[in-house]
Amino acid sequence: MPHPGSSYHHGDLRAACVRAARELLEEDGAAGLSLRAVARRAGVSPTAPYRHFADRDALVSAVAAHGYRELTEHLAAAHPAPKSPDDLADIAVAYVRFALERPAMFKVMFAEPCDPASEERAAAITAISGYLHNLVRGVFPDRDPEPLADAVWALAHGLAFLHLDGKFDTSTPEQASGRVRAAVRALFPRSSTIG
Amino acid sequence: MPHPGSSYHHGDLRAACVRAARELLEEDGAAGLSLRAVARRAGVSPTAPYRHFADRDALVSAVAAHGYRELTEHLAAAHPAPKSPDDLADIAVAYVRFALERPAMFKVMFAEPCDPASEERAAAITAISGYLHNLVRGVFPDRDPEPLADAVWALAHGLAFLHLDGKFDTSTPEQASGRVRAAVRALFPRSSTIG
DNA sequence: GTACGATTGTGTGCAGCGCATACATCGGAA
DNA sequence: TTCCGATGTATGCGCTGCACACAATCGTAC
Repeated sequence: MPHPGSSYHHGDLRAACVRAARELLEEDGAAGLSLRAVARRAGVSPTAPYRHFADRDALVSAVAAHGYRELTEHLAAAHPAPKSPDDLADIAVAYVRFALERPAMFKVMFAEPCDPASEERAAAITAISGYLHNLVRGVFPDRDPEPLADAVWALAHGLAFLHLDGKFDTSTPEQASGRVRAAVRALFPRSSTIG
Repeated sequence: MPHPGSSYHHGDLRAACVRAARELLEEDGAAGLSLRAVARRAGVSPTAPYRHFADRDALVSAVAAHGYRELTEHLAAAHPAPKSPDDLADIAVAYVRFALERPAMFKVMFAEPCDPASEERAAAITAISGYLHNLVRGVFPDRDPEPLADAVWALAHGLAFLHLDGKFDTSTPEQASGRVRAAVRALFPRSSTIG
């Protein structure tokens, strides 16, 4: 590996590209995330990133993988040990807030055409899926976790996307959170195990 | 309005653009949906569509509006008069299949940055939202339809998106449908009103 | 040490894109 | 019949992804 002191070789261009990409994503949205802009921000030639990313999709996948890991941490932080259906609502709210606070990142994670061969990305998705399975097992220990985990993820995900796209007309994040909570509670009443 | 016989004036370029856009969407995915490609297919100059669409987003919104209407019809056709929670599963399956059969269109409808000022689009969304409210009122007549409609839409939408993005590893549409049905049944057991 | 090959950077070029601007053509109303 | 607004064309700019050839540097085998 080239040492960082050199001026010709960057040192860790790959990480610098991902960092630059995340900044651009926040500033200009998904449309601003171009390989050339990333190269400019990293201070290298327009085609240098191609040494580390096969194409734009590969860069996007790397950024998305970061996003998946952060989402998993964000959810885990929202509720350390969820036990009741009501705790599920907290986590769904956290999911939607994550999306609303980083709309561009969230869309990149879930809406951009993605390189299916990205191992980093696949691993991050496996991680989030595993988190949800554990979550469901903790809340509904005596039920089949498989379909419930699907349903929980889909519910939170759908709420996030529909809010993000303005399909629900909520103006403030608090309004959105309230509506999310109500929707989740409609399907997960706090008193029952639904089955 | 210029009559169709003319060679200079197209006659109905706007409709021709939308039609061409839908074809391109099916053939090449969202990336192939460019104003220039649409113009080529319609047989006009590259900038002619700008007389009918302010920018690319406006064209996309017009295409998406068609998609919303078709989705509403598709759902209504899946089950004429849903009464039981199990019928809900049929409609969720129809929702997901719609997405899986027209992935590019579905992504355009829900994932592309959209012109929020498109009235055509807003009206189509209001229609689908109204359909879901009626649906929920029919199945759960004695419950508050508002949060339930949110939840039902979000559940179906989340399942559609997660399947579309390959977050669930299902290979065949039948497999996907089965998994969707199981997830919906986990939240809407057929015997109860959940509340 | 030094020669050398792999790695990682640069420079150039091409086609395609969205879009702004100026100009051409046509239909219909006055 | 005249003229104006609507709708088409032509041209050009800056941006993009990406392919290709070339340059610099690093690690290593000798």
